[in-house]
Amino acid sequence: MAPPSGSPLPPLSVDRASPVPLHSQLARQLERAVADGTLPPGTLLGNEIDLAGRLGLSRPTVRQALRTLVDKGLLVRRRGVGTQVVHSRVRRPLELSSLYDDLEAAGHRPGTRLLVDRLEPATGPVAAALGLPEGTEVHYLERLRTAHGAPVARLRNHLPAGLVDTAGLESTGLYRLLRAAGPALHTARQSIGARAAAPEEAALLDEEPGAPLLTMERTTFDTTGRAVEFGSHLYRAGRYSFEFQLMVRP
Amino acid sequence: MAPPSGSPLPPLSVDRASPVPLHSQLARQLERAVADGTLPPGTLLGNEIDLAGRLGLSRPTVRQALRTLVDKGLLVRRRGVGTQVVHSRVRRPLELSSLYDDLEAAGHRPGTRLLVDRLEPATGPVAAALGLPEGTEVHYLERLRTAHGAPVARLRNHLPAGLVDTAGLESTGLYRLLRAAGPALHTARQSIGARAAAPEEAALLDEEPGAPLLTMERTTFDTTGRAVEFGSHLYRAGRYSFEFQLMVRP
DNA sequence: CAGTGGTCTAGACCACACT
DNA sequence: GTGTGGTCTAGACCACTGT
Repeated sequence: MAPPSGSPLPPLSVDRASPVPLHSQLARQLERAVADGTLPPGTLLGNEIDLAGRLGLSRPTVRQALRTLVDKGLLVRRRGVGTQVVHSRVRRPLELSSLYDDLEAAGHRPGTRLLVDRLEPATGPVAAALGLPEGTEVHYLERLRTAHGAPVARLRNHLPAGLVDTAGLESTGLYRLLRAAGPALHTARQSIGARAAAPEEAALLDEEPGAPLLTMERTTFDTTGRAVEFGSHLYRAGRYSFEFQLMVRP
Repeated sequence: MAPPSGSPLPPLSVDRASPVPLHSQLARQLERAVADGTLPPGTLLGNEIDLAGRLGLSRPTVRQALRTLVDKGLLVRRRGVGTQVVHSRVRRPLELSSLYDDLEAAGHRPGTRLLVDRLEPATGPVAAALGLPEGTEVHYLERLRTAHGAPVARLRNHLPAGLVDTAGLESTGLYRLLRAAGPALHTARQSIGARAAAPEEAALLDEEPGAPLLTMERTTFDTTGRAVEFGSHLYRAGRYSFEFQLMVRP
């Protein structure tokens, strides 16, 4: 008896002339097929040998493609069973995103008011976060982020001087500038908490004093281990929450 | 001129008789060496061919070990340069943990008061989160978590009936029970926000009404895509914050 | 230029799941 | 037993980095 599946795969193909690695081509095609429903949740992919043969690839190459998708949480592999598309809906597993991009993706109309943009000496906590000697000149940014014109968050950032050009900052996110500026971002350490709004904070964010606010502190590092950004942000609790998905690594 | 490094590796060795895969043995040894400082940040590992030869392994096997460590954020590889230990301190990248384990690891003395433990019909939001028909009997837990005797959080959980045995729940975390109960956890979808404390909530948590509280909602799925837990939790803002590190996936 | 990781191949045997 | 993924090998060539 034929198993319920094994061949209903989308038309996969690889282009050996392309500069894109073969395993990467395969991974992207499968990822797209999962995303657009061509491969519904639970679909059993054909076994690796068949897949390799059908595409004219070797098994290790196919395995590399599958491994990256398993790591992304899109596929599940079980010995003796096969490789299936994961049942639960998969969203982005928690990326280092800027609030600006988040709002834009959610269909809100993000805006930015640049409140402060200057160099100043790093105080204790900032110097510690950035790993610089206290008193070093750092770039300080303070912004008010809005959506549909209403305030959403107050963003405070300290960066090593000269790292980014703040020209386009009113119409994009800081992270986009950082990625463009050069350093390969590697990790970020975040802390999310809550506290009551101080009077000036309340006024700026259009809340009552004492209203609950979400706080987020984040230090971002590049691959060489240097801190490229320290942020200390304040979000209106009713207008924003952190949503993310996390994967269980075995 | 000899480059600054290449051989100062800890005494690596693999045991071919062990049931533990070779790549996994190597990865663990390197991980431990990074963790305990034997391989300080920035250390340049010898090239893959040497490493393979020294251990009597093939290059793909060594590469598999290195890849898992790169994925974990411990190593950085650059073509033409080599493989280095990442400079910045690496912590756990955000795991699916129970508050109980977090508190215990932080040296606090976690305690639990089981407030509610019963079966009840799933209401709308709970049914939706768990993917069950409305009205299905589900297991409902309500707990007060303390540290050093002071309240830290109120935890509300809904689970499919019969999934866990709540016997040991006063002295351990729900996640430990879930992992032990069988289902292979796969992903969790979380949302972190803030709001003001309602009067009963304030009383339970030893706060003033209106005090800011952190909220966290989480639905956890197993590899088959079934929801195994829906939690709706409340944390005292002054006593708890979410700390985690996230990696930038290329 | 030399050295590095990145990619790819064509096999092999083993461990586990399901029938 | 049969079929699956898991592991492992011994090569090969390419692309990028830094001198």
